[in-house]
Amino acid sequence: MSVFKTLQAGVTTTLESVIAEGKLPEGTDLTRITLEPPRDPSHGDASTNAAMVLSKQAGMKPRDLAAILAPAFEAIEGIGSAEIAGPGFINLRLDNSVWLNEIAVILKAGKSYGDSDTGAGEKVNVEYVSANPTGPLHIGHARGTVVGDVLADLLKKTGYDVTKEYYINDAGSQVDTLARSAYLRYREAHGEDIGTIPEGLYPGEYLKAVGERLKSDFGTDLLEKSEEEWLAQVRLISVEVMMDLIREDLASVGVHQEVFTSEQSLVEAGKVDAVLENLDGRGLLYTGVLEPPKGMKPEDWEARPQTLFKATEFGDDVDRPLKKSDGSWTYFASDIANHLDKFDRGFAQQIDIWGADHGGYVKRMKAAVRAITGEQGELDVKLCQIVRLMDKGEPVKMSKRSGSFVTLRDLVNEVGKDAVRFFLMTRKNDAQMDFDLSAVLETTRDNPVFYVQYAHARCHSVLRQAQEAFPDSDFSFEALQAVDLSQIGTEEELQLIRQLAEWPRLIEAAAKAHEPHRIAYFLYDVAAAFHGLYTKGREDTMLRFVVPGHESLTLARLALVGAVRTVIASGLDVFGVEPVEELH
RNA sequence: GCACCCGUAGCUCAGCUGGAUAGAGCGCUGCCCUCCGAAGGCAGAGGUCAGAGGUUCGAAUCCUCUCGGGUGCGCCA
Repeated sequence: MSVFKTLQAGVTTTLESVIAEGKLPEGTDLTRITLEPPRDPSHGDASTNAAMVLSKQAGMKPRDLAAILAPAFEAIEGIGSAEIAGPGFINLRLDNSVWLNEIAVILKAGKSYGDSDTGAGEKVNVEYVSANPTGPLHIGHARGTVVGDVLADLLKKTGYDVTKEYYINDAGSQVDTLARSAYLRYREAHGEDIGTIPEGLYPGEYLKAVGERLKSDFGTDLLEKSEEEWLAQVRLISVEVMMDLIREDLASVGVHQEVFTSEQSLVEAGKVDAVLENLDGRGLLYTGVLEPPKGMKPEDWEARPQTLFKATEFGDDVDRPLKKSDGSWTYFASDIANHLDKFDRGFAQQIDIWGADHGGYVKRMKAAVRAITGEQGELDVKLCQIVRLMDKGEPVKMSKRSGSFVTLRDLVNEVGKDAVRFFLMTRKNDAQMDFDLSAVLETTRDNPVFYVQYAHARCHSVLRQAQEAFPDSDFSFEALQAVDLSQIGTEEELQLIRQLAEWPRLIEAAAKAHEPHRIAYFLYDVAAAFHGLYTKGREDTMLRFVVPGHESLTLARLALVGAVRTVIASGLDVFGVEPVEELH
C-alpha cells in the first residue's frame, strides 16, 4: 500500500471515530475529502481539505472544525504534526521514518513499484494503429502507435486485463486498389515493362515484393485472366503481405498487438447484419433523407433516402447512414460491427486511438457503442494530433505522391526505437507536436529523452563508483533493501524520496485519465531532482553519495540512489523504453 | 453554417479531473569543474492563465457567451 493510501485510510477511520464521538453529525458525507501532497513543500507532506469540505455539514466554520480534527489526525501512526493553515487546510507532516521506509519499499518492489489492482482485472480493449493494409506504416502512424501501446501497458500496470488490438480494414475499395497495384507488379515480375504507375494506383516500391510473391504462388496462371477472376485472390495475398510488413514495422518500435481483427471476416461472419438486427430490434433504424451539410456546395449534394441510425438519441448531432443508397454498407456500419464484436468478446470498456482527422467520428462511434450495447459498453477515443517531422528546426519535406514519404521504419532507423517512443509521450495526445530528428538525439537538458536516461545511467555510475571505493561492501539491490537508513535526512534527500513516493499516485491518476504523457513529466522531474542532489556533492564532498571512509553513510545513500534508479526504470518500463546503464 | 480540439512567460509546453504565492525547458543576465559523469548544477528577470459574465469557502481547471487558431462535416476508407 502506498504512503498516501495508507494515510488516506488513516484519515477516514479517524473521521469515522470523530463521528462516533458525536463531534460530527451521523451520516456525514466523506466522499469529497482529498489528501494530496501540497504544491508548496513548506505546507507539509500531505494536505487535506476535510475541514473545508465538512464545515457545512458540521455547521461550523472551516477553521473551527479544523481545530477539532487536527489533534485527532496527529494521533494517526506516522503523522508527526497536523497544522491548520489558510482557509482551513490541515497540513500533515510525516515522521521521517515513513519516508525512509519507502526507500526499502521501492527497492523491494523493483520495477513493479507503482503496480496496483485498481483495475480489478476488468477487461479493457485498446485498439490502435489500425492503418489500412495498403503499405508500410509512415510517420503519421507513429504517434497513435506509441500512445496506444503505452496506454495499454499503463492500464496493465494498474490491474486491468488489457488486450491490444489492431483492426484491419480489408473490405473496402482501397484494398481493391491495392490488389490492382500488386497485379501490375506481378506482371512486372514476369518481365513486363509496366512504365509509370497509372494515377489512382499505389506507386510504392514495396509492392514489388507482392508481385514476386504472386509470381511464386501462381506462376503465369493469372496473366491471362480477367480482373474479375484474379481480384479476390490477389487481394487476399496482397493484404497478407502488407500485414506482415506492418507487423514488422510495429515490431521495430516494440509493438506487438495480440489480436488482429479483419473487417472482411466480420462481414463474412454476419457481424454487420447483426448490427442491423441489433439496432432495428431497439427501434433505432429508419429510412430517411439527410439534410445537406451547410459547408458543402449545393451542387455536390443530391438528396437520397438511406437507412439511418438514430444517433441523435445518443448525443450525436445528426442521424447517421448505415447503408448507401445502393443498399451496400457504409464504413460506419462495419465499424460498429467491429465494436459490437469487441463487446461480444467481453470488452465493455473500449479505447480507440485515432488520428485527429477522424475527430468528426467520435460522437457517432460513441453513440453507436452505447446503442448496440444497451448502455452497457463504453468507448473512449483518444485523438492524436499531427506530428510535424523536423530536422534542425526545419520541416522535413515529404511527398506522398511519389511514394517517398518517411516511413516509421526510417524514423526508427534514424533515432532508435527508445527515442521515438519516449519523445512521442512528451506531449498530451491532443496537442500538436514537432518531432525534430536532431533534437531527440541531443545530449542536453532540454531533451527529456536524454535527460531521464542520463539520470538512470548516473545512478549506475554512482553504484559502480561506490563498489570501487568499498570493494568489500555489498551494493546489490537485495543488500541495499536491508541497509540502515537513519543517516539519510537532509531536506533535499527527503524531498527526493517524497517525489519518488508519488509514483504510485501518479500511475493511478494517469491510468484513470488515460493520460500516459504524465509519466514523461514525472520522470523528468525526478531526474532533475536527482541531478540537483548529485551536484550538491561538487560543493561539499560530504554530500556526495559515495563518501570514502564512511561506509554506512554511503550504503544508506546508495539505497536512495537505487530507489531513484528503480522508479525511473519502472517508468521507462511502462514506456517500453530500455533504461541504459551507461552513456557513451 | 455546425461539431470536436486548442488558446498559460518572448518561444515550446506542464499544471496531479476545484485548492494555498500558476510551474519547467529554451532564450536572456550572473555564477559553480585538481576527478562520485560540467552530457550537469545554482541564482535572477519575465504572467490580466485570450476576453467577459456565472457557479462556491476557493476557478487556469466546471457552465454560458465573445474573439482567435487547428481539424472535420451523406453513397472515401
